[in-house]
Amino acid sequence: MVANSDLMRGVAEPIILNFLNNKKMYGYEIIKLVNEKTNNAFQWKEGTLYPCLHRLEAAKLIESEWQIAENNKPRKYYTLTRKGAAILVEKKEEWAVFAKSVNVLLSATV
Amino acid sequence: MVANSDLMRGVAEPIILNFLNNKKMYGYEIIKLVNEKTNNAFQWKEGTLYPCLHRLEAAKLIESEWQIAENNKPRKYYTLTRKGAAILVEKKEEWAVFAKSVNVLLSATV
DNA sequence: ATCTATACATAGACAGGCGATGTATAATAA
DNA sequence: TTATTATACATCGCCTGTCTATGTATAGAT
Repeated sequence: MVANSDLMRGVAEPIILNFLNNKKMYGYEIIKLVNEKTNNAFQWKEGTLYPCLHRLEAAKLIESEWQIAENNKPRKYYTLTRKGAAILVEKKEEWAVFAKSVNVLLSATV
Repeated sequence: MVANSDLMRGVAEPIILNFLNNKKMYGYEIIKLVNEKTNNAFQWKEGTLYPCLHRLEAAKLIESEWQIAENNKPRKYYTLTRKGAAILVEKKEEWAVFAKSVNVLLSATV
């Protein structure tokens, strides 16, 4: 698992936006899915996700709507806004450039 | 260029350690080399590098030694310690796992 | 009756990057 | 001559996102 929380900075937002680009999701679901899809390399908790969701909503990149689920529990479902979709494209490109740069700098020969 | 400084967190240290794993270098040289090798995707400044070097030295991952260069300017040359070399291996593996996870999470299908 | 899972929320601690600023010298340009 | 740029070190303080801990509430399982 990735113990270094510094690395996590800056990637939570694009990851969430990318999830919501595919389908409407609620917070708890996102946490579980992130952890599952990384085989627990990432171990997100509420303290990581919820503030991030609120930031994204304040920035109008996502929107929320309460719904009562089949299990009778209230869930806040999030969807991507048009602005969010545009930012997602930028963030993905930014990540690609960033990751490529780090890979170059961490390669054997300098 | 990578505008998001949050992404930079956590990668400065392994990058520096990796540089010093290949040869003895001084701070100003590292800044120039990082910017050059990323085609200015990274634009490190003194405020990024020097505190980081001091942290690494305090943690005994690197060591320093003053020298007078050919241009008559004093330079502080850094070298990797054995401990630093061991941490570098860990950090590189950590980056690999991290980058792979992000790539999975940013892929089209969720 | 207790524990676990679901599902939301937030406060405060912590730490690293970055802009700004500072010192000092050498070389170059106006 | 003077001004600027490049080299080379250093640090202060702001900002911001992550994480631990804590809280509320409900449903289902033990």
